[in-house]
Amino acid sequence: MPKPVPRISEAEWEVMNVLWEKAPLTASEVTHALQEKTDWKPKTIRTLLDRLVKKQVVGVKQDQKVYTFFPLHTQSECQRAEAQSFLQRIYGGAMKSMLVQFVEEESMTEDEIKELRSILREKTDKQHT
Amino acid sequence: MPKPVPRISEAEWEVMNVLWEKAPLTASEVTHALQEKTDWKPKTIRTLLDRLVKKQVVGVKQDQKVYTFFPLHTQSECQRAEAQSFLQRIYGGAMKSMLVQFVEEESMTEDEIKELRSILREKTDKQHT
DNA sequence: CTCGTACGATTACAAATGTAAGTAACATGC
DNA sequence: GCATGTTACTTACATTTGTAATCGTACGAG
Repeated sequence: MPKPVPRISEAEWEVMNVLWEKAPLTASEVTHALQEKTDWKPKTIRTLLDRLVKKQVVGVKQDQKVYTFFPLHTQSECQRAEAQSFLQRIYGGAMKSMLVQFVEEESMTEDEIKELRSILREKTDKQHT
Repeated sequence: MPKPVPRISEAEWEVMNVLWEKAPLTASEVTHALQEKTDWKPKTIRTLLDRLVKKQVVGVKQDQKVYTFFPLHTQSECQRAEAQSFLQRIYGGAMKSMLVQFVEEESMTEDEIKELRSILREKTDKQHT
């Protein structure tokens, strides 16, 4: 069993998202990737990377002179951990409640709803195979 | 339009959850309700209540001698705000991705899946009425 | 009337988080 | 070889959060 994923803060999630997409990356590559979505200074991003390394969510290796960073946990793993605690706290643990709220509040288009249905349908179909 | 909901921390959410269920409550009633789920000291809970008041997520009124606390925002409103930011950060904004992950990873029983399907079905049915 | 209680108000204090700046060392272009 | 820029390493500092304790006061039990 991989050890439980450490907590990842909001800002850190942004960093992780770019690492999952394109790791391994140097600090400056991460910085460039984030410059589009945020207005964080390079130093700030560097701090976030260092913290992630200390938390052991991210690994480093020294290429030539420069460090490259890469995730030590899969995105799914981390998403699951967050989703778990989020659902617990906010919706009493029930994905159902969340979904109900989304459909009730018209915050999904009918197409989205159909898409979700088809996802669920595929799943149950598969289970009978 | 109600002003955007302030950020509610994890511990504060626990307090809000009891207030939404049974407000208005005095501090000691909240404490009793939480004593079952947490091992926070009464002083701690009081601090959380005070912070929620300062953030204007909770209101107070003075009954006789003692304060009673009650939510100033609906649970749905707050859930929506959290869900919004959560989905954005963790799943790139797509409820779909979250749902896919849940079904893929076998973390839902077939019954749960059926339940979700039926929720979605009701919704589209209703839209045609 | 007095003492303990229950509350409210104020204060505490460490860890996590957001958001960097300073400083040193190396590699590179002149 | 020297000035510059880039990177790493170290330090900073305010705010939020978790988790309370202390102090003052009024009220009810004796």
